[in-house]
Amino acid sequence: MTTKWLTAAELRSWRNYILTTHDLDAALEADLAPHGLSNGDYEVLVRLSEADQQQMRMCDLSSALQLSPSGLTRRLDAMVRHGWVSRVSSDADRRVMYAHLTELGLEKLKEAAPSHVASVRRHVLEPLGPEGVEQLGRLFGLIRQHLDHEGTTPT
Amino acid sequence: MTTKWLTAAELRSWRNYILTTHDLDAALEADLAPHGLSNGDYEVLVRLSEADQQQMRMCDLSSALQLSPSGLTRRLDAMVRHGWVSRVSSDADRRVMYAHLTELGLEKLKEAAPSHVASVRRHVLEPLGPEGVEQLGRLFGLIRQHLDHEGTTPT
DNA sequence: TTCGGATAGTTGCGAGCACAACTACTTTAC
DNA sequence: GTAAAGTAGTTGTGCTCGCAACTATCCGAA
Repeated sequence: MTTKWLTAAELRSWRNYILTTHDLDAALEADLAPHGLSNGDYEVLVRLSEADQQQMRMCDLSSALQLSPSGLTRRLDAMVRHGWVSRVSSDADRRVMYAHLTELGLEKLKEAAPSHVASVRRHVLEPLGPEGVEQLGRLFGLIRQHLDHEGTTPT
Repeated sequence: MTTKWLTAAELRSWRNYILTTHDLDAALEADLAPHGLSNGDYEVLVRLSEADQQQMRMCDLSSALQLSPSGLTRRLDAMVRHGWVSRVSSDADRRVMYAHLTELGLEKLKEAAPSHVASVRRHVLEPLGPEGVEQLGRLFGLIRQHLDHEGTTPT
């Protein structure tokens, strides 16, 4: 079949997206850096703080964070070293390890959260406006829905 | 000041964006993998193919690709090894090296482009529809505009 | 009960990237 | 014309991550 190339407008939208995500990520990272946290660290803290008992199984956490098991292991190594998280083994299933948010980790999150939220607001929510934020969620919902559907229907 | 936290809708939109970009990137990468190309490799080929003389200065290419100078050096090392790109030194300015698209590199691009375009169409453009694509470009234009403006006005 | 298969987590390894330090060359200022 | 500052590119180093291989544990079927 002959290829249906992108129109100029499509290409512009697509490249705009590609280029912007990169810089946006960097901007959020930079705003979090003074707290000694990476974007990924912050996500871990948030997830654990939201979790029951302030802890999650490694596998659940890794999939929530879209991180490979080994990736999470190493990220957690670093966070345990900082004292923000501790490893707790399960009584019920001796294979599982819980990543548990420490008191220090919770403090760290409380310290960094306002700055991070402000950062998201400043870089994303405010430029987009309420309607734009709504659209953002809708658009990526559509893409996500498509990705999920395709992932579960391979042939 | 007291923190203005995210509303449920804002949080949903934001997380939707975060989660989706990750998977979308992976999906595009996976579609390109059969050609032996990474997403980054493909971008290099495209940029060079669009450039005058099929070549660009390293520094121009690195900024176009949002890559650090060292990052580009190494990426190009690999691509030179594959024979897709060659390094050409400039007569006018002996500091500069041109990354030049070889015949083989152009062939590679021609081979992979239809598949990649189809991939972008399938994963992004079609789920969003024409109006969605338009919105996507507009939204990230707003964010980009804000990032650029802030970047050039530090203090 | 016990053996095969699934699941949870860690470790070895290599790819990709950024930062800092370095070399080489060019441009600007005096 | 020469010294200082700026620019282009590479290399050393370290970080993050994914994949494959491994151990340990749990579960289901005979």
